[in-house]
Amino acid sequence: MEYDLILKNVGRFITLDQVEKEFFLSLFEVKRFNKKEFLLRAGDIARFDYFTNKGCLKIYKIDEKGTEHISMFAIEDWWSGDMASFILQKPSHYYIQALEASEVLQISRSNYDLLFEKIPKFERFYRILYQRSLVSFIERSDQNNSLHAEERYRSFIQKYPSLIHRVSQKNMAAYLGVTPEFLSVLRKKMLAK
Amino acid sequence: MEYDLILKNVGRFITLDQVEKEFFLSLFEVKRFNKKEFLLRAGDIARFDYFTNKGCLKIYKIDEKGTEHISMFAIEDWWSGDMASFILQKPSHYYIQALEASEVLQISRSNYDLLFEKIPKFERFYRILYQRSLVSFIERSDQNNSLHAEERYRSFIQKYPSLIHRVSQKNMAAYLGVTPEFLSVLRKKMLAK
DNA sequence: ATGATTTCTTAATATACCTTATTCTTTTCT
DNA sequence: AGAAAAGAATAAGGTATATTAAGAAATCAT
Repeated sequence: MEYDLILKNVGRFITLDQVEKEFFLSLFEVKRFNKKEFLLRAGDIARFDYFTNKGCLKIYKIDEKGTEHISMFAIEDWWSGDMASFILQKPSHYYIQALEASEVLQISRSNYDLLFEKIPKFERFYRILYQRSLVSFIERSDQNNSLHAEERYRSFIQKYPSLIHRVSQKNMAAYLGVTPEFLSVLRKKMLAK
Repeated sequence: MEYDLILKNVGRFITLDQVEKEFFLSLFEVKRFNKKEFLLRAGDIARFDYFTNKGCLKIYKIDEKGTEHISMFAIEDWWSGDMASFILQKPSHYYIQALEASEVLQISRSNYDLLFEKIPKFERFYRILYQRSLVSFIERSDQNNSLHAEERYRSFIQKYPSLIHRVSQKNMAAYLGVTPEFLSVLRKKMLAK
């Protein structure tokens, strides 16, 4: 039952027989993290790629001024990790931290390679997955450049309504790229309408 | 000779035999565009994905206020296109325009599908290509959130020194996400140092 | 080459967002 | 349950960048 979600996720793009399913799942480990626990810290080499089964992670970076910038939240059914560090096995610039008690499926770099070797169909799966991620990242990055903070906030709320109640305003601000103080002002202004 | 560059590009991630090379190339058409000519306009459905052989393209969007936002420049050896529109065959939100007289190799959606069907190895090629694009998009988008315009400009210059001389300041500003007037001020300030 | 168009510069004014500081509220820890 | 820590609200003053407008320089089209 820990595996239903990931099988369904994979099933969106490729079809697997029973043997393939079992092999695929054998490459993952189930891991649980408490709230605030780190899956990865800047400076470490990313040893795993993650699929969130339950809970919520934040993937973020701390800039020279010490400010936190959240790249994404990974809730149920989302893939995450620091791809650059995972692929090149070089120190990461990112932190990954559980915002809630979370359960993830993690795959190591060597198992990831093995997966492609044994079931080449997974090249297709990840090709499509990355293609889609790319599309939404480009879209988001264009939005960041053309919308003001208030519009970005509205757009986020509309796209991920459930997340508003799971994520603190502080984290929401770090995702939107504004200070918590300014987000607070925006919310007040929006309520007034 | 039109095909040397693309074969070398593909050769970074997968190895092809002669028959595969020829089939692969047969799926592309060579196209030439004059300066200012459009390869794609917002509202059209993206019929092709592009590899730039020579010249320079800009991929951009026009927001509600009428402001242009450049997602990327595609010079020699770069892939481009509007993936969302190309994959889903829905109207695009982007324009692609030649900034110089340019030569591209274009592949249609049906040939793209055929490529995966006939040479599954290309799933791997594109998996790796998209993975890398994703890494650099995320990196760029994080930079946009943590750096001021002057730092972004310096960083761009350092990363793509050749482009400064090929791209007008107006276009550079639209890429950096600032007005041309402000970029002009920045350049003056930077020269003063 | 000459005029027409586009790009670049400069400067004054305006605005979105930041910084810092204070208080209030909520959550966490023992 | 109470103390401590973290999050959220509010407000004053500051900075990065936008807007508007005008002139200078470069490029384009005949």
